[in-house]
Amino acid sequence: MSDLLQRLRERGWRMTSQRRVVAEVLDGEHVHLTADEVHARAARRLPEISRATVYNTLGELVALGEVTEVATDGRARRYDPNGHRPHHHLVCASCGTIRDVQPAGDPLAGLPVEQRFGFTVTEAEVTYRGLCPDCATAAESPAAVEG
Amino acid sequence: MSDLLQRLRERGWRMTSQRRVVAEVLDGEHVHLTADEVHARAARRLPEISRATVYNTLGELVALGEVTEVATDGRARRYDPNGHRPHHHLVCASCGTIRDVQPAGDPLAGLPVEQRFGFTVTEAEVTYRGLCPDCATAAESPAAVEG
DNA sequence: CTTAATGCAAAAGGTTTGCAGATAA
DNA sequence: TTATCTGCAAACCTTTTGCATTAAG
Repeated sequence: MSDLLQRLRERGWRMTSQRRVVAEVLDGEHVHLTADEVHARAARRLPEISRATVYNTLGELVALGEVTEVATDGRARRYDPNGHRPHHHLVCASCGTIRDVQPAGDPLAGLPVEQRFGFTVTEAEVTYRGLCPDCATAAESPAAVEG
Repeated sequence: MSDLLQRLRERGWRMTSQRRVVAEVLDGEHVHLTADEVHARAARRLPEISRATVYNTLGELVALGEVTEVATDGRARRYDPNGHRPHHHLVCASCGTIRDVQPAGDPLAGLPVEQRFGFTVTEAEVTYRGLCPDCATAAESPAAVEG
């Protein structure tokens, strides 16, 4: 919970029941949902909400900078409700879980100027990959997974 | 050019004219193409090659670790022919161009253990974002862009 | 009251799949 | 010869769009 709704209201965002529900879903659980998952959760509270509206709303939140699109290797984009503060991602190569982690030091410093090819670099985003505790345990004793 | 074909042969990959062309396209230009772009370039040399085969082939190269899927914010996945050696990406926020850059130092060191949530972290991938020289120039004198 | 958001349904990408025929080893 | 790959076309999934209706401010 981080008062996403309040921030949106302060910014003069026109509020509707659909938008409120979408914002609540995002603000409630700080996991990284796909548009479809957002729609499913939103529909629990507001059954008539349409996918189009969820897509529109997510797009606007991204444009406002309140939510970030996370590019994953899978098919569907995921939405990160923590868009208003810089952070990096820790993703499990096995189950796809994503956790936010805090930057330690400035990653921009890691790219020497002569490696920038004339680019004006403004931000750096780090994705750490590995196995989450559950998947790591499963990998050690594969028998426990299958049967 | 980095002898992708040779590496594939050594690994016992069944070679066909379609696969050869796909591998040559990837190995030839070290840019990051979409599956459709790979298909278009491959079709110049082998007109009857199908999209399905290109998709299948790219999927196999990814499975072999010779090519990496680059997660972008756009719709289509891009394929990085530099999969056999670690590197990071420099992407232009305006035109989407991607360049490979070399890691400077170990980014893994940037994530303190107490921030790992029990994950077994094996790799870190940095995406630097900014503007490429062309887009930066265009941004300074917008009139020059529109007309 | 006016402007903007919603829902529907259809369409537009991008990617995957089943299967008959072709081909590398 | 035989296991594997290819091409086709249709299916699938995610996302976008046009337009009439509805609702916020």
